[in-house]
Amino acid sequence: MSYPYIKEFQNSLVEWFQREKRDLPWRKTKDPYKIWVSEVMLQQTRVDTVIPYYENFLEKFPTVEALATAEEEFLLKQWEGLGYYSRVRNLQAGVREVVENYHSIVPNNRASISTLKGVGPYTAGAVLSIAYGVPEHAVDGNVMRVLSRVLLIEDDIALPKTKKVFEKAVMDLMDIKHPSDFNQGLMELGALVCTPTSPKCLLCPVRDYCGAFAEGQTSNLPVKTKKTKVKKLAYDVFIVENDKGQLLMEKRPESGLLANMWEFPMVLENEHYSALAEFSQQYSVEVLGQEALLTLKHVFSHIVWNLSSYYVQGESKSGIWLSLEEIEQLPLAVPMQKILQQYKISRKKL
DNA sequence: TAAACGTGGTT
DNA sequence: TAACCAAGTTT
Repeated sequence: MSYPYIKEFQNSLVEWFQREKRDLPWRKTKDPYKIWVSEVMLQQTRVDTVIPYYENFLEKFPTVEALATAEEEFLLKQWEGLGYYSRVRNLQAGVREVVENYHSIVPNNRASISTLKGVGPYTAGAVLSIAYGVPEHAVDGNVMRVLSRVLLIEDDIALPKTKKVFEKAVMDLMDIKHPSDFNQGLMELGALVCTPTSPKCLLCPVRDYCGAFAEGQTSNLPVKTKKTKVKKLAYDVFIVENDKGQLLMEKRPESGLLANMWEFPMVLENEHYSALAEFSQQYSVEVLGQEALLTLKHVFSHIVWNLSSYYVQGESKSGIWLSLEEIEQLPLAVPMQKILQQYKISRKKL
């Protein structure tokens, strides 16, 4: 490419990263497996959120063998609250491929590592460059924001095809002597300095090589189109307790939203019938009493749930009835955790 | 390609 | 408050 200050840009970025980088748990290791775990957890997820999950996860699953042999329910429990739960099932599937096909050694080239479940273009480049020092691109949202400004790239970063533009740009700019620090430097710069709003250009190590700074365009880049609005759904949720103090539980389907997570029985609200009647019929539960517990709104990335939860005393021969202690071993999505918490509080008052 | 897929923090 | 954002991948 014609970018004239490549060497200066590389040196300024790498030296800044080495000087200013945050002290993060996954920066204390070069174990490809641990880097892999961190990269999967960090997908669409904040650093502060990830840290405790990362520490716990590697305590429970310190090696690829440990993760490969883990029970899925226990695995999901460790991911509980992190979101995007298919990540952890894909991670285990990928790790099992490494154990079976690669003698438990994470592949060190893009072609091989990219075949692993859950390893996309970004994660492949991140593990290769950070763990193995391979000069490969690792383009995330930070990198697109930083380079759209530095190079004045106006392509819409919401479009999938735009990523190729940035992958080429990264390879053109790559410091082949320091692939790890270069890639992490771009991301760290995006996280700490070249932020979406109010970038700290006066603190930027590559300000002198930034097109957007020179032309006063930082607030107009990157170009990103908006998303569509979310779908709203209203459910009635029933905490059903039998005379043994057990609660009726359900496991969600193995695919789709919150796959394989556990929840309390829910019925979609509808003007045409009573949700309670519908529930007692669907679950064959004889309802003896009902008491409102908690209403809450839970916002997913593409759906909003409006939940009304009720405490119900009832009996049924069918269904899965579990004690509180058993339920607390199960992976529950955040809205169910909140409802369970409210149930425990109400129960204590009796 | 567009949509699905979580959650919590920030503006 | 609604919208946007955060180290993306899969279908």
